[in-house]
This record gives sequence, C-alpha cells and structure tokens, in this order.
Amino acid sequence: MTHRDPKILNELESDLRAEGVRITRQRMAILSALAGSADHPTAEELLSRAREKDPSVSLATVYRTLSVLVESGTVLRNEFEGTGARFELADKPHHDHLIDLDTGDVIEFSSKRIEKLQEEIAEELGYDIVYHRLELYGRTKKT
Amino acid sequence: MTHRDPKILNELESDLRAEGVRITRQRMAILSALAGSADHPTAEELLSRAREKDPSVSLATVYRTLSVLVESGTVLRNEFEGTGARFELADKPHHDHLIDLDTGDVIEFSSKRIEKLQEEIAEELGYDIVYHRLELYGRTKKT
DNA sequence: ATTTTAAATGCAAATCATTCGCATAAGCTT
DNA sequence: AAGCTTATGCGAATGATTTGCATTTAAAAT
Repeated sequence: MTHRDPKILNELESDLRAEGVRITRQRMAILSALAGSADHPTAEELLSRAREKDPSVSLATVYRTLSVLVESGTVLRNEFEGTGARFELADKPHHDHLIDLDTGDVIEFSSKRIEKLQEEIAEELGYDIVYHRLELYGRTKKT
Repeated sequence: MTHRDPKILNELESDLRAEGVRITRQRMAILSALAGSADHPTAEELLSRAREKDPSVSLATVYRTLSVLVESGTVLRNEFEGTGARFELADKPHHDHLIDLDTGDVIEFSSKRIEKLQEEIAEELGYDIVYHRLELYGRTKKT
C-alpha cells in the first residue's frame, strides 16, 4: 500500500535517533504516513492518514513533528498557492514542482540547466543562493 | 519623493476607469502609495503610506483594493517567505525575485533563458504554463 | 445641479492555518 | 524500575486576510 520500500522507515528512524530526536508513537505514525504518501499532503491530510495508524495523534503534534523533521532535513515544506503548506519526504534528489491548476496535482521535475542559470544570476548580483523556490502553474495541453 | 513619473498615475486611473473600476479617494491614495514605493510593501505598509495621503483609509479597504487591482492586472501579489503578501505595480516587464535573507531586500531579475527552459519542461510534461514563481533566497557573497 | 442606484467603505467580527501555554503522559538514561 | 526531560493533547492565542452590515459615495440618470 505504500509507494516506498518500508526499509526507508527504519533508516529514517535510526537517523533521527542518531540526531537525538526522540521517537514517539505519534512521530512514527506521522513519518510513516508521509512515507506512504505518493502526493504532497497538507498537515490536515497527514493528520488523518497518521490517525489510521495511531488515532491519538493531534493536529498540534503533526505540526510540531513536521517542524522537527523539517529542521532535521528529513522533510521538505512547500507553500504552493491556494492551500496551506504541503510536505514531502526529503529522500529524493532536489526537484521543483509543476502544479496542475485544474486538478491540484503536483508534478516533480528538475533541470540542471535552470539551477546553473540561477547560480549565474545570483553570482552576477553578488549573492550566494541558500535555497530557491521554483513553481510552474499550468494546465494540460489541449491536443 | 516618488520613484516614478506621476504620469503613470493618470494612466493607471484612466485604464481602470475604462475597465469600469470605480475610482475612489481611498483607491487613489493606495494606488499612488504603491506607485511611490520603490520596494515591495505589505498591505500593512501600504496602509500607513496611503494614510499619509488620505487618513480615512482602512486596512480592509487596502486588501479589497489590492484584490481589485490584482484582478485587473494592475498589481502583482508576491508571497515571499516569512512576511505576509507583498505587492508591486505591474508596470515593468516580467521579472523574478532574489530575496536577501539578512536584510529582507528584494532584488528583481529576469532571465530569458530560464523562461525558455521552463517552457520546454512544461512542454515535455504536456502542460501549458499559466504563470510561475521563481524566488532565490540568498546572502551577499563574502569577498 | 439634483436624484438615483449600485458599489465602496469602515468597523468589528469571522476565518484559516499555524503556534503556544499548560498540565499530563511517555521516552531514554542509569 | 526511577528520574529527568521532552512530547503530547487540549484549547486558547496568533497573524494575515476576509466578510457582514449599516452607512457613505461615485457615477449614471434626470
């Protein structure tokens, strides 16, 4: 039912333990809910998915856990237009997003060339890029 | 005191009238406050700047006016990280933004090549881009 | 210029997403 | 198993933005 090998969960858990992050029932429920998500869920969506594994999880804990996971670099927070923040596991190489305006679907893509150009632009302006955000909003081409 | 030729205000006004937008004292105060801003003010900042011209302006009206102006394509709304939305007059050619993480300064830039690559990527994914958002977050290079 | 009519305004209350305070519960160290 | 420290759930607080409503006002009609 999950779209990822469950092995990743154990890895994530030990990585987090190694960083001194306490592993609680709720945190594991949230983490596995996220690992089992093929989309980019909101905190609210993650809450209901996590509750399937542990009904005691509260929304506040989802937010607090996500903060911890984002701090540790385990999770990425995206703020697309419209909805609240959307989260994803940071276990894939860097990518940007294309959002389907009709369905809300989020498609991942990446472009070495765009990244390179961004660096060049920042360089010319005398800046070092710490991070960036690139989102394309569009609709499927009518053929 | 303004960084733009005031001529633009009259143009904006007649364009808006032509679109059937009612011109009120408050709307003019907000519009001219924005035209006189060299930065990317928030609604709150715009409120205090507009109040210098017309003290009767309220925050609700700033928001309502900005909505109208965004709808009409006169104003662009940006949602950078951290603060609330920031606005700018849509009288310049398209550009993206680099945000200085230390000062909050917003620098505009544009890259034909990046735009082109975005189009190509969307094309490959079967999409037409309606709009996009590209923001670089960084700090000045230590020399 | 005055009336008319639909739309804009100010104010305060309502939303929405997210955060926080606090008393209780539960990890992790020994 | 005991103790210390951090995490949790709950509900209240926050911050940005929106909305309902009674009142004012811009622009159209007279």
